[in-house]
Amino acid sequence: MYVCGPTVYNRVHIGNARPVVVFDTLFRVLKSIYPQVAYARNITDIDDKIMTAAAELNEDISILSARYASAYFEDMEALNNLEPTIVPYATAHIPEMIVMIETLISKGHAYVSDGHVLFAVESMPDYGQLSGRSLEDMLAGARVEVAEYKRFAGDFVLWKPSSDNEPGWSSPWGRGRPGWHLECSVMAKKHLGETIDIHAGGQDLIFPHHENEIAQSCCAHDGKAMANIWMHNGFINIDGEKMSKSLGNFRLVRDLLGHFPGEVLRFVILSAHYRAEQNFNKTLLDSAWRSLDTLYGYLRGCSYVEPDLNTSSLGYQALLDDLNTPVAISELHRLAKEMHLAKGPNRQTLQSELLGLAGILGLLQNDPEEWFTLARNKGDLPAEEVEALIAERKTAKDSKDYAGADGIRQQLLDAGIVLEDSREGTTWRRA
RNA sequence: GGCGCGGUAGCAAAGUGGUAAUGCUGUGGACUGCAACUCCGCCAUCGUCGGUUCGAUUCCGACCCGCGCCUCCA
Repeated sequence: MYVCGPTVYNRVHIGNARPVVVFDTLFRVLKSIYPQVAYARNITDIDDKIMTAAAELNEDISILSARYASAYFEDMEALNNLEPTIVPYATAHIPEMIVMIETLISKGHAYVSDGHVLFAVESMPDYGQLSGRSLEDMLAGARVEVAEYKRFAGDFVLWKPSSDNEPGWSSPWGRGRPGWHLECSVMAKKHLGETIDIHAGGQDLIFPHHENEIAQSCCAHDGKAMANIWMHNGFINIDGEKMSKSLGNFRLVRDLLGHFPGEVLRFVILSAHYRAEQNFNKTLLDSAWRSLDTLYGYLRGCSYVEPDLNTSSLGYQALLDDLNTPVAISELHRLAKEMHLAKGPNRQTLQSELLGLAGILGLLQNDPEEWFTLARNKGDLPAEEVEALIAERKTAKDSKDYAGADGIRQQLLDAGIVLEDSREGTTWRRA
Protein backbone atom coordinates (compact mmCIF):
# COMPACT_ATOMS: atom_id res chain seq x y z
CA MET A 1 0.00 0.00 0.00
CA TYR A 2 1.24 3.45 -0.88
CA VAL A 3 -0.15 6.62 0.68
CA CYS A 4 0.96 10.04 -0.45
CA GLY A 5 2.65 11.73 2.47
CA PRO A 6 3.19 15.36 3.31
CA THR A 7 5.32 18.05 1.79
CA VAL A 8 7.22 19.12 4.84
CA TYR A 9 7.26 22.90 4.95
CA ASN A 10 5.07 23.62 7.97
CA ARG A 11 3.02 21.96 10.68
CA VAL A 12 0.25 19.73 9.41
CA HIS A 13 -3.41 20.49 9.92
CA ILE A 14 -6.21 18.14 10.85
CA GLY A 15 -7.08 17.64 7.18
CA ASN A 16 -3.62 16.25 6.57
CA ALA A 17 -4.19 13.84 9.41
CA ARG A 18 -7.34 12.29 8.00
CA PRO A 19 -5.72 10.10 5.31
CA VAL A 20 -3.05 9.07 7.74
CA VAL A 21 -5.56 7.93 10.36
CA VAL A 22 -7.88 6.34 7.82
CA PHE A 23 -5.20 4.39 6.02
CA ASP A 24 -3.42 3.53 9.24
CA THR A 25 -6.67 1.83 10.19
CA LEU A 26 -6.68 0.06 6.86
CA PHE A 27 -3.05 -0.94 7.50
CA ARG A 28 -4.15 -2.51 10.78
CA VAL A 29 -6.99 -4.34 9.07
CA LEU A 30 -4.66 -5.64 6.36
CA LYS A 31 -2.17 -6.80 8.95
CA SER A 32 -4.91 -8.78 10.63
CA ILE A 33 -5.38 -10.71 7.39
CA TYR A 34 -1.96 -10.91 5.75
CA PRO A 35 1.29 -11.97 7.39
CA GLN A 36 3.27 -9.25 5.67
CA VAL A 37 1.99 -5.86 4.61
CA ALA A 38 4.27 -3.34 2.97
CA TYR A 39 3.02 0.15 3.64
CA ALA A 40 4.91 3.11 2.26
CA ARG A 41 4.16 6.72 3.11
CA ASN A 42 6.58 9.16 1.61
CA ILE A 43 8.04 12.42 2.75
CA THR A 44 8.27 15.05 0.03
CA ASP A 45 11.32 17.01 1.05
CA ILE A 46 11.99 18.91 -2.13
CA ASP A 47 9.36 21.23 -3.48
CA ASP A 48 8.92 24.88 -4.35
CA LYS A 49 6.87 25.47 -1.23
CA ILE A 50 9.74 24.20 0.88
CA MET A 51 12.11 26.42 -1.04
CA THR A 52 9.92 29.45 -0.41
CA ALA A 53 9.61 28.71 3.29
CA ALA A 54 13.34 28.11 3.62
CA ALA A 55 14.15 31.31 1.79
CA GLU A 56 11.91 33.28 4.12
CA LEU A 57 13.72 31.91 7.13
CA ASN A 58 17.05 32.10 5.40
CA GLU A 59 17.53 28.47 6.21
CA ASP A 60 18.81 25.47 4.33
CA ILE A 61 15.94 23.46 2.89
CA SER A 62 17.28 20.22 4.31
CA ILE A 63 17.22 21.66 7.81
CA LEU A 64 13.73 23.04 7.41
CA SER A 65 12.32 19.87 5.88
CA ALA A 66 13.98 17.69 8.52
CA ARG A 67 12.44 19.81 11.26
CA TYR A 68 8.93 19.58 9.84
CA ALA A 69 9.30 15.92 9.01
CA SER A 70 10.03 15.18 12.64
CA ALA A 71 7.17 17.43 13.74
CA TYR A 72 4.97 15.42 11.41
CA PHE A 73 6.04 12.12 12.92
CA GLU A 74 5.37 13.53 16.35
CA ASP A 75 1.85 14.65 15.45
CA MET A 76 1.00 11.41 13.71
CA GLU A 77 2.22 9.34 16.61
CA ALA A 78 0.02 11.35 18.96
CA LEU A 79 -2.95 10.17 16.90
CA ASN A 80 -1.99 6.53 17.51
CA ASN A 81 -0.77 6.00 13.98
CA LEU A 82 1.64 3.14 13.50
CA GLU A 83 4.89 3.70 11.69
CA PRO A 84 4.56 2.71 8.05
CA THR A 85 6.89 -0.09 7.09
CA ILE A 86 8.66 2.22 4.64
CA VAL A 87 9.13 5.99 4.81
CA PRO A 88 10.88 7.03 1.61
CA TYR A 89 12.26 10.54 1.14
CA ALA A 90 12.03 12.15 -2.28
CA THR A 91 15.57 13.53 -2.22
CA ALA A 92 16.94 10.03 -1.68
CA HIS A 93 15.54 8.93 -5.04
CA ILE A 94 16.93 11.42 -7.53
CA PRO A 95 18.92 8.86 -9.57
CA GLU A 96 15.86 6.62 -9.93
CA MET A 97 13.80 9.61 -10.99
CA ILE A 98 16.31 10.45 -13.69
CA VAL A 99 16.13 6.88 -14.92
CA MET A 100 12.36 6.99 -15.12
CA ILE A 101 12.44 10.25 -17.04
CA GLU A 102 14.92 8.78 -19.49
CA THR A 103 12.66 5.79 -19.96
CA LEU A 104 9.68 8.02 -20.62
CA ILE A 105 11.62 10.08 -23.13
CA SER A 106 12.88 7.01 -24.94
CA LYS A 107 9.37 5.62 -25.18
CA GLY A 108 8.09 8.83 -26.64
CA HIS A 109 6.01 9.91 -23.64
CA ALA A 110 8.15 12.85 -22.62
CA TYR A 111 10.07 15.64 -24.30
CA VAL A 112 12.68 18.20 -23.42
CA SER A 113 11.76 21.83 -23.83
CA ASP A 114 13.57 24.90 -22.65
CA GLY A 115 15.43 23.10 -19.85
CA HIS A 116 12.27 21.31 -18.71
CA VAL A 117 11.26 17.76 -19.28
CA LEU A 118 7.54 17.41 -19.79
CA PHE A 119 5.21 14.48 -19.94
CA ALA A 120 3.16 14.50 -23.13
CA VAL A 121 -0.34 13.57 -22.01
CA GLU A 122 -1.49 13.17 -25.61
CA SER A 123 0.88 10.23 -25.91
CA MET A 124 -1.25 8.26 -23.51
CA PRO A 125 -4.69 7.22 -24.81
CA ASP A 126 -6.12 6.51 -21.35
CA TYR A 127 -4.97 9.73 -19.75
CA GLY A 128 -7.75 11.09 -17.55
CA GLN A 129 -9.39 7.78 -16.81
CA LEU A 130 -9.05 7.89 -13.04
CA SER A 131 -10.59 11.33 -12.71
CA GLY A 132 -13.07 10.82 -15.55
CA ARG A 133 -11.82 13.71 -17.59
CA SER A 134 -11.12 14.01 -21.27
CA LEU A 135 -8.36 16.19 -22.63
CA GLU A 136 -11.02 18.52 -24.02
CA ASP A 137 -12.56 18.86 -20.55
CA MET A 138 -9.26 19.84 -19.14
CA LEU A 139 -8.69 22.50 -21.73
CA ALA A 140 -12.20 23.84 -21.31
CA GLY A 141 -11.69 24.31 -17.61
CA ALA A 142 -8.15 25.60 -17.81
CA ARG A 143 -7.80 28.61 -15.62
CA VAL A 144 -4.10 28.98 -15.84
CA GLU A 145 -2.00 30.51 -18.51
CA VAL A 146 -0.20 27.85 -20.43
CA ALA A 147 3.55 27.98 -20.08
CA GLU A 148 5.03 28.49 -23.50
CA TYR A 149 7.42 25.58 -23.24
CA LYS A 150 4.50 23.15 -23.20
CA ARG A 151 3.43 21.47 -26.40
CA PHE A 152 0.01 20.80 -24.97
CA ALA A 153 -1.65 22.69 -22.15
CA GLY A 154 -2.19 19.55 -20.08
CA ASP A 155 1.44 18.45 -20.17
CA PHE A 156 3.10 18.39 -16.79
CA VAL A 157 6.63 18.77 -15.55
CA LEU A 158 8.90 15.82 -14.83
CA TRP A 159 12.04 17.85 -14.37
CA LYS A 160 12.48 21.55 -14.04
CA PRO A 161 15.65 23.66 -14.12
CA SER A 162 17.04 25.23 -10.97
CA SER A 163 18.81 28.55 -10.87
CA ASP A 164 22.19 28.72 -9.12
CA ASN A 165 20.73 29.74 -5.80
CA GLU A 166 18.03 27.10 -5.89
CA PRO A 167 18.55 23.53 -4.76
CA GLY A 168 19.22 21.21 -7.64
CA TRP A 169 20.81 18.02 -8.86
CA SER A 170 22.74 17.52 -12.04
CA SER A 171 20.96 15.60 -14.74
CA PRO A 172 21.18 14.95 -18.47
CA TRP A 173 19.00 18.06 -18.89
CA GLY A 174 21.10 20.30 -16.70
CA ARG A 175 20.94 21.15 -13.04
CA GLY A 176 17.41 20.96 -11.77
CA ARG A 177 14.83 19.28 -9.57
CA PRO A 178 12.06 16.75 -10.05
CA GLY A 179 8.40 17.48 -10.60
CA TRP A 180 6.09 16.60 -7.75
CA HIS A 181 4.15 13.82 -9.45
CA LEU A 182 7.27 11.98 -10.49
CA GLU A 183 8.46 11.41 -6.94
CA CYS A 184 5.57 9.18 -5.96
CA SER A 185 5.78 7.09 -9.13
CA VAL A 186 9.44 6.45 -8.51
CA MET A 187 9.17 5.73 -4.81
CA ALA A 188 6.21 3.44 -5.25
CA LYS A 189 8.06 1.50 -7.92
CA LYS A 190 11.26 1.21 -5.97
CA HIS A 191 9.74 0.04 -2.71
CA LEU A 192 6.56 -1.73 -3.77
CA GLY A 193 7.02 -2.68 -7.41
CA GLU A 194 5.54 -1.67 -10.73
CA THR A 195 1.98 -2.61 -9.86
CA ILE A 196 0.93 -2.10 -6.28
CA ASP A 197 -2.20 -3.32 -4.53
CA ILE A 198 -3.56 -0.15 -2.98
CA HIS A 199 -2.73 3.45 -3.65
CA ALA A 200 -4.43 5.98 -1.41
CA GLY A 201 -4.60 9.63 -0.56
CA GLY A 202 -6.91 12.59 -0.26
CA GLN A 203 -9.68 13.18 -2.75
CA ASP A 204 -8.00 16.27 -4.09
CA LEU A 205 -5.08 14.19 -5.26
CA ILE A 206 -7.18 12.36 -7.83
CA PHE A 207 -6.46 15.12 -10.27
CA PRO A 208 -3.86 15.95 -11.22
CA HIS A 209 -1.51 14.12 -8.87
CA HIS A 210 -2.72 10.55 -9.10
CA GLU A 211 -3.72 10.90 -12.71
CA ASN A 212 -0.19 11.95 -13.49
CA GLU A 213 1.34 9.22 -11.39
CA ILE A 214 -0.63 6.72 -13.39
CA ALA A 215 0.52 8.31 -16.62
CA GLN A 216 4.18 8.16 -15.59
CA SER A 217 4.16 4.68 -14.12
CA CYS A 218 1.92 3.12 -16.68
CA CYS A 219 3.87 4.52 -19.62
CA ALA A 220 7.23 3.71 -18.06
CA HIS A 221 6.12 0.14 -17.45
CA ASP A 222 4.65 -0.67 -20.85
CA GLY A 223 1.05 -0.23 -19.84
CA LYS A 224 1.07 -2.12 -16.57
CA ALA A 225 -1.45 -0.78 -14.10
CA MET A 226 0.09 1.32 -11.37
CA ALA A 227 -2.34 0.21 -8.68
CA ASN A 228 -5.12 -2.32 -8.51
CA ILE A 229 -7.16 -0.27 -6.09
CA TRP A 230 -7.33 3.47 -5.58
CA MET A 231 -8.80 4.84 -2.38
CA HIS A 232 -9.49 8.47 -1.63
CA ASN A 233 -10.65 10.04 1.58
CA GLY A 234 -13.01 13.00 1.73
CA PHE A 235 -12.10 16.43 2.99
CA ILE A 236 -12.39 17.89 6.44
CA ASN A 237 -14.16 21.22 6.51
CA ILE A 238 -14.33 23.80 9.24
CA ASP A 239 -17.80 25.14 9.88
CA GLY A 240 -18.92 24.06 6.46
CA GLU A 241 -16.04 25.60 4.63
CA LYS A 242 -12.87 24.18 3.28
CA MET A 243 -9.80 24.83 5.34
CA SER A 244 -7.68 27.37 3.62
CA LYS A 245 -5.12 29.95 4.41
CA SER A 246 -7.17 32.74 2.94
CA LEU A 247 -10.05 31.92 5.29
CA GLY A 248 -7.62 31.58 8.15
CA ASN A 249 -9.46 28.53 9.41
CA PHE A 250 -6.62 26.05 9.56
CA ARG A 251 -6.66 23.71 12.54
CA LEU A 252 -3.17 22.46 13.20
CA VAL A 253 -2.93 19.05 14.76
CA ARG A 254 -0.37 20.43 17.14
CA ASP A 255 -2.74 23.12 18.41
CA LEU A 256 -5.66 20.72 18.78
CA LEU A 257 -3.45 18.39 20.78
CA GLY A 258 -3.06 21.19 23.29
CA HIS A 259 -6.77 20.89 24.08
CA PHE A 260 -7.72 17.33 23.24
CA PRO A 261 -6.07 13.95 23.63
CA GLY A 262 -4.82 12.58 20.32
CA GLU A 263 -7.23 9.72 20.61
CA VAL A 264 -10.16 12.14 20.60
CA LEU A 265 -8.97 13.49 17.25
CA ARG A 266 -8.63 9.97 15.94
CA PHE A 267 -12.07 9.06 17.23
CA VAL A 268 -13.60 12.03 15.44
CA ILE A 269 -11.91 11.12 12.18
CA LEU A 270 -13.03 7.50 12.40
CA SER A 271 -16.57 8.38 13.43
CA ALA A 272 -17.39 9.24 9.82
CA HIS A 273 -16.92 7.04 6.80
CA TYR A 274 -13.60 7.88 5.16
CA ARG A 275 -15.12 8.80 1.81
CA ALA A 276 -17.60 11.25 3.28
CA GLU A 277 -16.85 14.87 3.76
CA GLN A 278 -16.47 15.73 7.42
CA ASN A 279 -17.25 18.96 9.16
CA PHE A 280 -14.93 19.71 12.02
CA ASN A 281 -15.84 21.78 15.03
CA LYS A 282 -15.52 21.92 18.77
CA THR A 283 -18.90 20.30 19.46
CA LEU A 284 -17.75 17.28 17.51
CA LEU A 285 -14.55 17.05 19.51
CA ASP A 286 -16.35 17.45 22.81
CA SER A 287 -18.87 14.77 22.05
CA ALA A 288 -16.13 12.42 20.84
CA TRP A 289 -14.33 12.98 24.11
CA ARG A 290 -17.46 12.11 26.07
CA SER A 291 -17.97 8.99 24.03
CA LEU A 292 -14.45 7.89 24.80
CA ASP A 293 -15.03 8.73 28.46
CA THR A 294 -17.98 6.39 28.46
CA LEU A 295 -15.95 3.58 26.91
CA TYR A 296 -13.00 4.08 29.22
CA GLY A 297 -15.45 4.32 32.10
CA TYR A 298 -16.58 0.76 31.44
CA LEU A 299 -12.96 -0.38 31.25
CA ARG A 300 -11.92 1.45 34.38
CA GLY A 301 -11.53 -0.97 37.22
CA CYS A 302 -11.43 -4.00 34.94
CA SER A 303 -8.26 -6.00 35.27
CA TYR A 304 -6.18 -6.23 32.15
CA VAL A 305 -6.89 -8.95 29.61
CA GLU A 306 -5.21 -9.69 26.30
CA PRO A 307 -7.03 -8.22 23.32
CA ASP A 308 -8.53 -10.86 21.10
CA LEU A 309 -9.88 -10.02 17.68
CA ASN A 310 -13.11 -11.75 16.84
CA THR A 311 -12.96 -11.89 13.06
CA SER A 312 -16.57 -12.94 12.71
CA SER A 313 -17.85 -10.02 14.75
CA LEU A 314 -20.05 -7.38 13.21
CA GLY A 315 -17.52 -4.67 13.93
CA TYR A 316 -14.65 -6.41 12.19
CA GLN A 317 -16.83 -7.42 9.26
CA ALA A 318 -17.87 -3.79 8.90
CA LEU A 319 -14.22 -2.81 8.55
CA LEU A 320 -13.77 -5.40 5.81
CA ASP A 321 -16.65 -3.75 3.98
CA ASP A 322 -14.91 -0.65 2.64
CA LEU A 323 -13.64 0.33 6.05
CA ASN A 324 -16.93 1.14 7.72
CA THR A 325 -15.44 2.64 10.86
CA PRO A 326 -18.68 4.23 12.13
CA VAL A 327 -20.27 0.82 12.43
CA ALA A 328 -17.13 -0.58 14.06
CA ILE A 329 -17.28 2.21 16.62
CA SER A 330 -20.93 1.53 17.34
CA GLU A 331 -19.91 -2.08 18.00
CA LEU A 332 -17.34 -0.80 20.47
CA HIS A 333 -20.20 0.72 22.43
CA ARG A 334 -22.29 -2.40 22.16
CA LEU A 335 -19.47 -4.64 23.35
CA ALA A 336 -18.53 -2.32 26.19
CA LYS A 337 -22.06 -2.18 27.48
CA GLU A 338 -22.54 -5.91 27.15
CA MET A 339 -19.30 -6.48 28.98
CA HIS A 340 -20.38 -4.13 31.72
CA LEU A 341 -23.58 -6.08 32.28
CA ALA A 342 -22.03 -9.53 31.86
CA LYS A 343 -21.23 -11.86 34.72
CA GLY A 344 -18.46 -14.37 35.22
CA PRO A 345 -15.94 -15.40 32.55
CA ASN A 346 -18.15 -14.02 29.81
CA ARG A 347 -17.10 -10.64 31.00
CA GLN A 348 -13.42 -11.24 30.26
CA THR A 349 -14.27 -12.68 26.87
CA LEU A 350 -16.21 -9.57 25.95
CA GLN A 351 -13.51 -7.34 27.31
CA SER A 352 -10.83 -8.94 25.20
CA GLU A 353 -13.07 -8.82 22.16
CA LEU A 354 -13.68 -5.15 22.83
CA LEU A 355 -9.97 -4.46 23.11
CA GLY A 356 -9.31 -6.50 20.00
CA LEU A 357 -11.67 -4.44 17.88
CA ALA A 358 -10.44 -1.23 19.46
CA GLY A 359 -6.89 -2.26 18.58
CA ILE A 360 -7.77 -2.49 14.90
CA LEU A 361 -9.21 1.00 15.12
CA GLY A 362 -6.25 2.31 17.08
CA LEU A 363 -8.59 3.39 19.87
CA LEU A 364 -8.71 2.67 23.62
CA GLN A 365 -4.93 2.47 23.62
CA ASN A 366 -4.55 4.32 26.90
CA ASP A 367 -4.61 2.94 30.39
CA PRO A 368 -8.21 3.57 31.55
CA GLU A 369 -7.14 4.86 34.95
CA GLU A 370 -4.67 7.29 33.42
CA TRP A 371 -7.21 8.38 30.85
CA PHE A 372 -9.22 9.95 33.66
CA THR A 373 -6.57 10.98 36.11
CA LEU A 374 -3.46 11.96 34.17
CA ALA A 375 -2.70 15.67 34.53
CA ARG A 376 -3.04 17.35 31.14
CA ASN A 377 -2.00 20.88 31.87
CA LYS A 378 0.61 22.50 34.04
CA GLY A 379 -1.87 24.02 36.46
CA ASP A 380 -3.75 20.79 37.09
CA LEU A 381 -4.14 19.69 40.68
CA PRO A 382 -1.69 16.83 41.36
CA ALA A 383 -3.22 13.43 41.98
CA GLU A 384 -1.84 13.24 45.54
CA GLU A 385 -3.66 16.41 46.51
CA VAL A 386 -6.84 15.11 44.98
CA GLU A 387 -6.51 11.90 46.95
CA ALA A 388 -5.83 13.83 50.15
CA LEU A 389 -8.96 15.91 49.72
CA ILE A 390 -11.00 12.82 48.96
CA ALA A 391 -9.78 11.27 52.23
CA GLU A 392 -10.71 14.44 54.05
CA ARG A 393 -14.15 14.37 52.49
CA LYS A 394 -14.62 10.76 53.54
CA THR A 395 -13.96 11.69 57.14
CA ALA A 396 -16.56 14.43 56.90
CA LYS A 397 -19.03 12.07 55.26
CA ASP A 398 -18.48 9.39 57.86
CA SER A 399 -19.37 11.87 60.57
CA LYS A 400 -22.43 12.93 58.54
CA ASP A 401 -20.94 16.35 57.95
CA TYR A 402 -22.48 16.61 54.49
CA ALA A 403 -22.00 20.33 54.22
CA GLY A 404 -18.29 19.88 54.80
CA ALA A 405 -18.13 16.97 52.35
CA ASP A 406 -19.99 18.92 49.70
CA GLY A 407 -17.67 21.86 50.28
CA ILE A 408 -14.68 19.71 49.43
CA ARG A 409 -16.44 18.24 46.45
CA GLN A 410 -17.16 21.73 45.18
CA GLN A 411 -13.60 22.77 45.81
CA LEU A 412 -12.41 19.85 43.68
CA LEU A 413 -14.98 20.58 41.01
CA ASP A 414 -13.64 24.11 40.79
CA ALA A 415 -10.25 22.53 40.17
CA GLY A 416 -11.74 20.46 37.39
CA ILE A 417 -12.12 17.25 39.36
CA VAL A 418 -15.36 15.26 39.33
CA LEU A 419 -15.98 12.70 42.06
CA GLU A 420 -17.84 9.45 41.69
CA ASP A 421 -18.91 7.62 44.85
CA SER A 422 -19.63 3.93 44.87
CA ARG A 423 -19.81 1.16 47.44
CA GLU A 424 -16.13 0.44 46.87
CA GLY A 425 -15.14 4.03 47.54
CA THR A 426 -14.65 7.21 45.61
CA THR A 427 -13.07 7.53 42.20
CA TRP A 428 -12.31 10.75 40.42
CA ARG A 429 -11.66 12.11 37.00
CA ARG A 430 -10.61 15.32 35.38
CA ALA A 431 -13.51 17.05 33.66
C1' G B 1 -18.79 25.76 -18.55
C1' G B 2 -16.91 20.34 -17.62
C1' C B 3 -16.57 16.31 -13.90
C1' G B 4 -18.18 14.57 -9.14
C1' C B 5 -20.28 14.21 -4.01
C1' G B 6 -23.95 14.94 -0.44
C1' G B 7 -28.94 16.38 1.90
C1' U B 8 -31.39 10.75 7.72
C1' A B 9 -33.61 13.08 14.88
C1' G B 10 -30.94 19.31 18.68
C1' C B 11 -25.69 17.68 17.02
C1' A B 12 -22.82 13.65 14.77
C1' A B 13 -23.42 9.31 11.89
C1' A B 14 -24.60 4.08 9.76
C1' G B 15 -28.13 1.53 7.00
C1' U B 16 -32.08 -1.22 4.33
C1' G B 17 -37.44 -2.46 -1.09
C1' G B 18 -41.36 -4.19 4.02
C1' U B 19 -42.50 1.12 8.63
C1' A B 20 -34.72 3.72 10.62
C1' A B 21 -28.00 1.08 14.04
C1' U B 22 -24.99 3.79 17.33
C1' G B 23 -22.82 8.00 20.11
C1' C B 24 -23.37 13.00 22.29
C1' U B 25 -27.19 16.28 24.12
C1' G B 26 -32.16 16.65 26.21
C1' U B 27 -35.90 14.31 29.07
C1' G B 28 -38.96 10.66 32.71
C1' G B 29 -37.61 7.09 36.43
C1' A B 30 -34.17 3.84 39.55
C1' C B 31 -29.67 4.14 42.36
C1' U B 32 -27.31 8.20 45.76
C1' G B 33 -27.39 11.85 52.17
C1' C B 34 -27.27 15.18 47.73
C1' A B 35 -24.55 14.68 43.27
C1' A B 36 -21.60 12.20 39.61
C1' C B 37 -21.17 7.37 37.37
C1' U B 38 -24.32 3.42 36.05
C1' C B 39 -29.11 1.11 34.97
C1' C B 40 -34.40 1.10 32.78
C1' G B 41 -37.38 4.17 29.39
C1' C B 42 -38.60 8.34 25.91
C1' C B 43 -37.44 11.87 21.79
C1' A B 44 -36.77 11.08 13.52
C1' U B 45 -40.65 8.55 8.81
C1' C B 46 -35.07 9.65 6.15
C1' G B 47 -34.58 17.76 1.24
C1' U B 48 -39.30 18.68 -2.15
C1' C B 49 -42.57 16.85 -5.93
C1' G B 50 -43.81 13.01 -9.17
C1' G B 51 -43.14 7.75 -11.09
C1' U B 52 -42.28 2.26 -10.66
C1' U B 53 -44.02 -1.34 -6.82
C1' C B 54 -48.70 -4.95 -2.97
C1' G B 55 -45.15 -1.79 -0.32
C1' A B 56 -39.66 3.26 -1.01
C1' U B 57 -36.06 6.68 3.24
C1' U B 58 -33.85 2.76 0.15
C1' C B 59 -35.06 2.18 -7.42
C1' C B 60 -36.17 6.02 -11.56
C1' G B 61 -37.10 11.30 -13.01
C1' A B 62 -37.48 16.47 -12.08
C1' C B 63 -36.58 20.34 -8.84
C1' C B 64 -34.45 22.94 -4.49
C1' C B 65 -30.23 23.40 -1.22
C1' G B 66 -25.05 22.61 0.34
C1' C B 67 -20.09 21.14 -1.11
C1' G B 68 -15.67 19.54 -3.82
C1' C B 69 -12.36 19.04 -8.13
C1' C B 70 -10.98 21.23 -12.93
C1' U B 71 -4.50 25.69 -10.22
C1' C B 72 -0.43 24.10 -5.06
C1' C B 73 -3.51 21.31 -1.72
C1' A B 74 -5.12 15.64 2.49
